[in-house]
Amino acid sequence: MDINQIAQMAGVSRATVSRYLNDGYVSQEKRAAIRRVIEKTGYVPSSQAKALRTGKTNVVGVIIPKINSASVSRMVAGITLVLNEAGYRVLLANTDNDEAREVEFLRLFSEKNQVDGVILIATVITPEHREAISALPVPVVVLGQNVDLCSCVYQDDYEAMRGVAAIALRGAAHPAYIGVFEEDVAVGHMRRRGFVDSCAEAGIEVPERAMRIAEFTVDSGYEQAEALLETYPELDVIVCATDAIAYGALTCLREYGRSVPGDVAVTGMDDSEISQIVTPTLTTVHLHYKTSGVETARMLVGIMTGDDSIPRELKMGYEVVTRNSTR
Amino acid sequence: MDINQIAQMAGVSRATVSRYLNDGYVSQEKRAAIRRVIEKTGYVPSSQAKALRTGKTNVVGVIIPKINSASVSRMVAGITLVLNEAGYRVLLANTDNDEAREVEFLRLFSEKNQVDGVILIATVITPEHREAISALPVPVVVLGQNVDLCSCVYQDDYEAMRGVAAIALRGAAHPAYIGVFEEDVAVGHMRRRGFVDSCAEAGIEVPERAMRIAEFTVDSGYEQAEALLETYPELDVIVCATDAIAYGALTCLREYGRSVPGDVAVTGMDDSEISQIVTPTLTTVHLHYKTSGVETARMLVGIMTGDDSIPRELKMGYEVVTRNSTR
DNA sequence: TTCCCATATGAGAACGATTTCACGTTACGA
DNA sequence: TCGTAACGTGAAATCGTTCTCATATGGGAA
Repeated sequence: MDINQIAQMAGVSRATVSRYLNDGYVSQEKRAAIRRVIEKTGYVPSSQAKALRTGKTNVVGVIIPKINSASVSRMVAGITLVLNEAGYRVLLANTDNDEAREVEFLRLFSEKNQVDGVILIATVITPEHREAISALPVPVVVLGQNVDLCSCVYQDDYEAMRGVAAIALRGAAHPAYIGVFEEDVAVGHMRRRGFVDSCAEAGIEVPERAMRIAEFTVDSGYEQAEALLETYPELDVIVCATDAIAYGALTCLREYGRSVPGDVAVTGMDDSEISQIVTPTLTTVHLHYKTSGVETARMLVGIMTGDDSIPRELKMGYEVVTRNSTR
Repeated sequence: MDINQIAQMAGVSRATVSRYLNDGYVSQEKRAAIRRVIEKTGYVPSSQAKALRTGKTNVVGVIIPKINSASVSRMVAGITLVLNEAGYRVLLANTDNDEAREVEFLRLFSEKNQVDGVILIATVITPEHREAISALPVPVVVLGQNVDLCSCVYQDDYEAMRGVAAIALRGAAHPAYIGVFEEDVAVGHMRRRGFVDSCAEAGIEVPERAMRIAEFTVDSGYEQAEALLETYPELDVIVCATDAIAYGALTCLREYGRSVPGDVAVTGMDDSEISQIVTPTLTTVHLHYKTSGVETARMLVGIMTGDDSIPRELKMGYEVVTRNSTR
């Protein structure tokens, strides 16, 4: 059932059917005739042929480091919402935290019109990433990191951490920090800087041994908290880069008999489900993950449709959520 | 940069280039010449043109009710793992629990070769679903429900619930149940039956008023537990269809001054992150979500590649996880 | 009247691959 | 020596659209 048959049945040329489907410039009679035939046959144009001819696929590639993660899945929820609404399909590329696969997918997408646009939920941006992004023949929007080589939507990690750290530091003298590797500029570098600056404002200088690097897991948070108790026993605050790490730290403190927030205050970041469930409930920061996905998709659609009224860069807001793990 | 230019540069016909890319039957010299040219130019065949000509897209559509959910995102993690490995791309269709959109996506995928296969992560199967599935011109595998009209992978909800309920019932006389709507055959119907049969085996008949229906949320679990305390105050066990509901029930019991598991035992199902964090930790069942995704994808790939050694139906195993919310 | 523009239509050329068909080579066994 | 099979190759058809051009008609402005 192709456009030729429809044209024949409706007594017109296939160009007219194509016009009926796209432009206009079709008389009322022919228009009605074509509609009748299409309704009767249930004809649907081949998206392949259309893609081949027009060079547009109506597909957007979304590269994610990991799907089984609360923050990422919320972002994807926001992205799919907007993109489906706008008539785009979403091609999902899950890299399982493998940088090489990330670049590989960027290349794959750049292969002759696989997609009309790309969203990259980023953790680290290596030179290979930059190169692959620059080589991409379609628009890209990066979500989660502030980059200069393309549009991006990112969290205000610095201010968010500065804000929550200020609360953690109330009545404290010996704050400690558990962060993640600096290569993740947003979560590693910016959040640590927010913490350090917040301390400086409170007139506290933080010694090197009071700051540690963890993985993005609960267990790693536990281990680093344990190490802190060893190397920096006078600590009275542990500020953590994520809720998962904070939960690990919380568990460790309990096992070592330190009360929270009595002896030690603890904060996380993400406002994850965990943070409301643990005892004591965790002071954290709510980042608008789903909304950031929505905004990213809007930005990409704007670029793809040539709407240049949309900004090229968006810094998301945040809300400090004060619960019971701080004084 | 198309196949014609490559052919010209390599001094062969484009048919030979095509053969080089696919079949074989190319002499060593020409093969080398073509390889050289392709490497130099970085030529990549147009997937559109290929799809148009062959009718194969190398894309699999995955329809999910909700991405922002621990179980679904784990399934998708397993699915993408296998499918990417097998050279397929994943087209994600997020319906946000909207049945109409679910059917709409099934139809969309059936439109002229959008995809080579479909995976449907199902909650309810309506007659419209059955119709749309039957009309699909490509293979479908349903994940999460046992259906007869196509291949499927599903959890052993009945036995899993029967198993965990047996533990909950130890030393109990008045068990209650909070489930979900029966239209969800797996989670609603089968789990409730597992509970009822487990009670029967223990010689207990459960009155109607001891069984309630909740949404899939913590708050709803709280509400239904509250209602149970009203209508069935003698209860000494609450078996819940999911961990989220169980967590709500747990919170409710604490607020009403009932100790867990002293006064009332509680169980959930899913082995979610919550279940290990709440106090007391929750007795539940581990269902292999990611693995079920892996198996589903394998099954679909098997069907698509015409490998008929693979089974058409797979019931997943489970493990009861006994923690501190039961006696 | 003449010219031009807006509306309306169809023929045919792309788009970039695969695939069929037909035709050369060799090489081998009868 | 010749039929036959296996290997190699290119010309041309094909997939189902969109898009460019050429053409036609009616109406309003000059």
